[in-house]
Amino acid sequence: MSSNQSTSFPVRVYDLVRRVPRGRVITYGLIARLLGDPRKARQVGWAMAAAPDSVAHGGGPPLAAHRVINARGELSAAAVFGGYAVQRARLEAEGVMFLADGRVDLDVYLWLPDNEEAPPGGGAPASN
DNA sequence: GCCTTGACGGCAA
DNA sequence: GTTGCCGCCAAGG
Repeated sequence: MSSNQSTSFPVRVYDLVRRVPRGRVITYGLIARLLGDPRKARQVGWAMAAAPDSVAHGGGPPLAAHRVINARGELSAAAVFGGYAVQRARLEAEGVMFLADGRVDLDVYLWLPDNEEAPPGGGAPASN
């Protein structure tokens, strides 16, 4: 079911992002890689662009697009969530601590299919 | 049908 | 560590 090839690519992306718990982040390239096509990293971002924020692609739960960042740990473009501060505020609200560089420590907050649990030592109230 | 743009990634200078 | 360039795939003009 997870590897539903019949499902469209954008839908697979949403499904994967939906699995990311609060206080955790994921990269575009990682999503593409998990889908089996690491070269489609760009397409991942594109699929997210089609998702307003609360995805209405089937009546599922709202999509946490702000948890998706690039491989460098930097947030997305400035004109997406209304500004860098907006996306950062959302992540901070989930318990994500930012580095002095303004980036996210992927070594700590990067979500992986295996590490479904094991929340980072911080204070991220796991509730998703 | 061709060219440009784009929530990206990796490597080279 | 920073900046630049190329590659890749898809949509829009």
